[in-house]
Amino acid sequence: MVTIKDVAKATGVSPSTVSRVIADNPRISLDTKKKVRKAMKELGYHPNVNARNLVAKSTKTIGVVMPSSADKSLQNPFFPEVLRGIGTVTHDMQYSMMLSSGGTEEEMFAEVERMVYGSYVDGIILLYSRMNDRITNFLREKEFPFVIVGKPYDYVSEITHVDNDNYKAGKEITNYLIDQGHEHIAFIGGSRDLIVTMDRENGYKAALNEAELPVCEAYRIHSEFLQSGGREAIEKLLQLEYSPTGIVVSDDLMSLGVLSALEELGYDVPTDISLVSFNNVYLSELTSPALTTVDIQIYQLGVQSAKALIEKTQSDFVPEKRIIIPHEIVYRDSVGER
Amino acid sequence: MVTIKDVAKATGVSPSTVSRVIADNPRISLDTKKKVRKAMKELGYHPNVNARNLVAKSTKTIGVVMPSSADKSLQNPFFPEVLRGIGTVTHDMQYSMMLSSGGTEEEMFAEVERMVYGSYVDGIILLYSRMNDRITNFLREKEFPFVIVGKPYDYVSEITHVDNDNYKAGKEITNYLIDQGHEHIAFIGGSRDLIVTMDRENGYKAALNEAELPVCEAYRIHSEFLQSGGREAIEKLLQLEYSPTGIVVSDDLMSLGVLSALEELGYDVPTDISLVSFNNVYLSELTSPALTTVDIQIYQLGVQSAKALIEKTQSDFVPEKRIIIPHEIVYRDSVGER
DNA sequence: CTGTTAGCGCTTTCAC
DNA sequence: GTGAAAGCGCTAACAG
Repeated sequence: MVTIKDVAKATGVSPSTVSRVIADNPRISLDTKKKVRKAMKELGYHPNVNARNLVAKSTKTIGVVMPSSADKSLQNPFFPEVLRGIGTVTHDMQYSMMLSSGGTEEEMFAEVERMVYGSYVDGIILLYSRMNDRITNFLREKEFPFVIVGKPYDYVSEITHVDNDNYKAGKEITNYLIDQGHEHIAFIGGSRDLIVTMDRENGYKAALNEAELPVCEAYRIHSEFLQSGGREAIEKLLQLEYSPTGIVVSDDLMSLGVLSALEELGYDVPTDISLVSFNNVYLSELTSPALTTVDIQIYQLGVQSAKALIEKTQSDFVPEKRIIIPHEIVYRDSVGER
Repeated sequence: MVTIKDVAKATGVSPSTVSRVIADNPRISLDTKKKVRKAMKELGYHPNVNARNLVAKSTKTIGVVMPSSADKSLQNPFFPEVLRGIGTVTHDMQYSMMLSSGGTEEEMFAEVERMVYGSYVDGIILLYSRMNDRITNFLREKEFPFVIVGKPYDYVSEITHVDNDNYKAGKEITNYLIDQGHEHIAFIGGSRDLIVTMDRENGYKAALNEAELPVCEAYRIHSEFLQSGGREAIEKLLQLEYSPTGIVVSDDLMSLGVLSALEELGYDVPTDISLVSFNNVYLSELTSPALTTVDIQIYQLGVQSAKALIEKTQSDFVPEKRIIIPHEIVYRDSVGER
């Protein structure tokens, strides 16, 4: 391995001078800089991060925590897309990205502890937000820099987070259904203790309330698996006295399941039933019919969260606590008029 | 930050002893071990990775390189799933996982260079395999430990890789279509220079050959985007004199697109046309009809690649060069008899 | 503008 | 069984 000393020797300067050249210190003459840089090229010198991190007390690495891989939700294309956003920023700023896995909650917690205590990372991005999350609490108590993609369950004004206005989005997309003449609108969402689900559902309820349409319990389904158990739930929904003519689904991937369930039960979308959902991942244009969905700009969620976190770790600069990524409804073919 | 010295002082032993306790060195008496461990707990000591890595000349971190995020394929649920597999192993072995992003090929290459030269990682897993890949060549020339998920373009007997027998899988799934009475079978695949595509396509061709069915150029479509451009391609396919009654699609996500194109063109699957594909990601059971697809055990691909890589980096132990993960056809509802 | 020196936190000979 | 000391590769005062 080529070290700073080798470069120093080859150039006839001291190691510290080389170090300064690396840091592009203005107090070094252009001449020596050139000389040193040339030698670095020739010798194939590359700084050793560990040595640097050790003294700098910073790793220029951010940890990214995905939700427990136990549930199927990990296969959601949402994740590669946020990662892509985060990756762009880390790359641009010469940062690295450490990914945390962990099957069980216990394992995830252990990983985070390791990252934090072992000085693996300068900060952490949480790619989920749920009620009473142990990791969130830990990070908060330790005052370790972190940002949440989504809305924190509590301490909303204290924890930096990058989110959509899911309440508003839920309301808007429901209103769209209402505008199209729908009066019986159901909601199908993921796990109840995910904050996204809650927000979108609340938006949905608000829209119905304002339109003076009934908000009934039987119209709201929560499930993670849409293949078998989900089908039954939908079946029940459609056997109600006033079966819904429109459904708000909290996620594109779920919509796929709903779509297939409806098809199998002999309902046509959008003729018999209209469907709207959230996220606008790639597959939402591949379904048939293509989904009318809320584009939440996943990539931007990633970008902004990484930016906010890095800002946070670098200086004591305090970024905005709540960063909202605008959303937009993408109108496609899954909604019909009544 | 609590260091090894603090623990030493608190216990009344020397730093080196503490270090030995951490390494669980057998030459330390059980008594002192207990004493030291107690102090570590109380003080909340956690070893600093950077310091350790610096002297150990190992980072216990593996780099994972995803394909260029430029193309949509990144949204493929394949990726979270391999990552999950890799994550399980890294977690179990107390390793970390560094994810590499990069929009352009140039950026990706730069990232890999940084990881390698900067001693960021002990080894690298490549999550794609394409012809004449610069990164692959670089890693090979530098003799840096790496494994490919998929089959290398060349040096197959030299580069450690974890793969399915995609040729065989392609043949089997095509044979299944043939067994069901199909005689006109098309192939729709992703980018031509992806090795997976080539292998699966070759298997497809072999099956047709053996069954003495015609293998014609017009029956083979390559595309990455299935929404608009893909639709036209399929349309053409179905206007041929002998339009296919069965289609082998190289990936579940693509199947979604094909499915929707067919539906829009008024074809029913599987009544009019049968469809088979590869991967068996979660969404393949959510489509309608649910897809008959080859389960390639994505999770296992991840697990085995991580295992092989770590073995490789730890000792000079040489793992099997070609590790094959068995596949299995999952029969669902997208195929009909002729 | 550049060199000298100390030290980041840890491991690892080499003594005893 | 344990301690002292050196050093991993780099940065950052402090001199000059």
